[in-house]
Amino acid sequence: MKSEPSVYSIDDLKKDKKTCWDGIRNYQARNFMMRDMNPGDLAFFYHSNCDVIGIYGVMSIYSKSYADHSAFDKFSKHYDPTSTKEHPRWFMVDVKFERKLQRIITLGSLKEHSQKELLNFRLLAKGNRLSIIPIEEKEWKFILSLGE
DNA sequence: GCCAACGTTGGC
DNA sequence: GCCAACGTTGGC
Repeated sequence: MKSEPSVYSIDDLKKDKKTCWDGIRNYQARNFMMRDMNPGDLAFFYHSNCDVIGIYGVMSIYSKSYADHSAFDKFSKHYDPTSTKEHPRWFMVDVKFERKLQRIITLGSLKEHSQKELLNFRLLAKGNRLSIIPIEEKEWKFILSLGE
């Protein structure tokens, strides 16, 4: 799960302990949260659009998806008048801080394995812009081994 | 700041 | 349903 650290960083999550992953306005990313995420699942926290791009830590999902209330808020950057409380368009999950990785796994170091262990990892696919990406268990374990 | 890649919108 | 125009993402 990606976030721009200038907006919300791994250290923000560490401080908050928990947060709701609001503001997702892409159907594929939303569908991953709605269909595939369950309490107890783990996720990597990825910093995008910053000096050192990469995976910084691990968090866990601790709620099923539910309506993203920032879509109802006229003063929110993520306000969407087409999403109503009766028929919400956008959803989010709650996440909990687990830990920071001992070493940041930079995008560059992930790319070093794009021809082998991470051949099908969607983060590395050409043109990928999805802010929430599914990951295979094998990929997860391999990436963790790079960071700890 | 640039720009490739992508998603969405809306006219037809 | 098609597709041009536009807006956004995100690495560099």
